[in-house]
Amino acid sequence: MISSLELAKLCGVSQGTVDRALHGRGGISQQTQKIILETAALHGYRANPAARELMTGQSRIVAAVIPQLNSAFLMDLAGIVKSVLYQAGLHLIITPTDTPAEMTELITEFAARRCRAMLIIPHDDGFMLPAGLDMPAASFLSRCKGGKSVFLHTDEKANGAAAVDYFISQGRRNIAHITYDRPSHAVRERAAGYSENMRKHGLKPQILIVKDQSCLPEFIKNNPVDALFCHNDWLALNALRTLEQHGIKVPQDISILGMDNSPLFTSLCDEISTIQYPFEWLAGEFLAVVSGSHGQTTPAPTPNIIKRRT
Amino acid sequence: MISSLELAKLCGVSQGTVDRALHGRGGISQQTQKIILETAALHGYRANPAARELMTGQSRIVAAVIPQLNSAFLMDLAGIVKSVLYQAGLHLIITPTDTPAEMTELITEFAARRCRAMLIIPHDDGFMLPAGLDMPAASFLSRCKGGKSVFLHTDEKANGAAAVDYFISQGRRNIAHITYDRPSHAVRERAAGYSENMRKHGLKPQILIVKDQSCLPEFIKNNPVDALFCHNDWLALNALRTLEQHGIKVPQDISILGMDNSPLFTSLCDEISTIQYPFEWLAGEFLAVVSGSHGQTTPAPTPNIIKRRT
DNA sequence: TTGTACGCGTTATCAT
DNA sequence: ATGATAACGCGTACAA
Repeated sequence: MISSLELAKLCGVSQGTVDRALHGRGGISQQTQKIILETAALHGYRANPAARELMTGQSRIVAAVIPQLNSAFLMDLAGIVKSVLYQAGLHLIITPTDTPAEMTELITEFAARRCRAMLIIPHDDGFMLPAGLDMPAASFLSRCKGGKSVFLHTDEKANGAAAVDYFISQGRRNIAHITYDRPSHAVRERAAGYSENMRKHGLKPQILIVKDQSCLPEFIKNNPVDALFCHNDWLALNALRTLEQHGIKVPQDISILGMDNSPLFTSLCDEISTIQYPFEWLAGEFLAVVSGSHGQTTPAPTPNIIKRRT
Repeated sequence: MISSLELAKLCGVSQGTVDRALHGRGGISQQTQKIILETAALHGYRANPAARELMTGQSRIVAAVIPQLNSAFLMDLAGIVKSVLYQAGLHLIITPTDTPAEMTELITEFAARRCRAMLIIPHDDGFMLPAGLDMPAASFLSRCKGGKSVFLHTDEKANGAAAVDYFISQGRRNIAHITYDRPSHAVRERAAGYSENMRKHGLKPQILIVKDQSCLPEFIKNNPVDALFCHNDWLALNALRTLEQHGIKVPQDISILGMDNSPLFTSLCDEISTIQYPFEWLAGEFLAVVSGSHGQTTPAPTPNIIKRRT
């Protein structure tokens, strides 16, 4: 890849003339412009964006730092965000990290690069944002501590409450919630919305925290349930398989509701319904943050339940 | 984020002195060095890697351009590659693309940025590599056309053959292969290895191409099979659920073998065995390419079958 | 119509 | 021990 100076020498002109030809802003003869453009195409010249960014102080790179890659939800989310940004002329680059320390390191690295904006998906609410980020930054799912970043999130309590409403409308009342043990906004609030709405209906919340092994069979033996609200579709699929292996019919005996509507899982079976995660809305909100907004611009959509077999 | 010049002014010294302090290469008094380091820490100074790369012509960024994110296999692969590169002091950044045209565009963009190396996962064998890439480039799964890149791949024929051997050792003989209709090296060679080994054993290859909907039930009705070799774990899980829904016992009636050993899927059930995809080996090979090697350095490991319930 | 000079933030080399 | 200067590749302002 040649530089603009080399291209200028190749054409026997100065860098300034090359620049005029490339950006087509007149003040140049048809002849020289044609020659320069042809030589540029011949050598596959392309301006180095890094140099341009250094010059103009404006980057088109938006860096996303995420904790792990093997989460279908995160991948769907990143894909949508990437598309929305790409349409706005921005490039999303994704870097997975193994540890919070590594996440801090990479955020600092990209901050030093003066990227346009940063998207951070912390492992949990405890993540401390490095100080001195002077570009727009947003976090999803969990809230960062320290620094200044916009925390973009849906109304997770509403999601948890909607799950309860859905099951009750289906005539179920022994509704359990399967979730994780993680100090993360999404996990906590969704469970809170579930619990509050259960109590509002005079029902007793039953929460199963999944740890290493699936303790679902024992849980079901002790607690007679007819509905399971799972934190995500993967947990829902897990539950479905466990129930099937124990001869429990889904959704006849126990109805299952997941969340996210991850195509990877939901295309696998039509036994589980799911709550649509508002990917597009969140991506749009993030674009607003990148563009300089400091908070939510449009209200979070109300929970949308994708009903399958009931 | 302040610049080194600003830091110099803050300390009342020149940029050269700041550089000496930061890189600790002597020729500087304890006093000034201490002051500079403290001021740097105070303002969270960090050298802009983009400027350094422009200066030295050496980048630590390795760009991976992939077709889609919602593939568990790709995510596992990217995660391993990232870790291996990170240990070598390199940063992997991942950018998903929606179309081949977009892939071409992004490859050109990163080439213009003079990144250290490029990892390309083409959608199929038809992808035309843009000309003029002058950094190490490698492709996985499918081979690029045009340009110069190293195609890193395992012995896919051996994988297909190993699947047949495995089933035969289990006493199965009506072995079908479920795969995609895509002109991709991995897809084609794996199927070829399967077919060749089937014929070698005097068995008739039966290949089911999955398109939109699962036509597995009809396929099984017409072709009595007792074993299914699926191109990946997701297809295997798909097959498992379809069979279960039709009252077919796995692995008693029909045994299923997937490939990749994607934790996302294989942790979901112990009915399907799988062939371990050599993630680490491939990542190591790629690191070799990044470091200047022009081909495979170590032989591909022989197929490793992860046996579950049989 | 074209060339020249400067600055972005680094690093490296030379001179003081 | 420290400062000045050049260079990386680009864009822009100004001079010719």
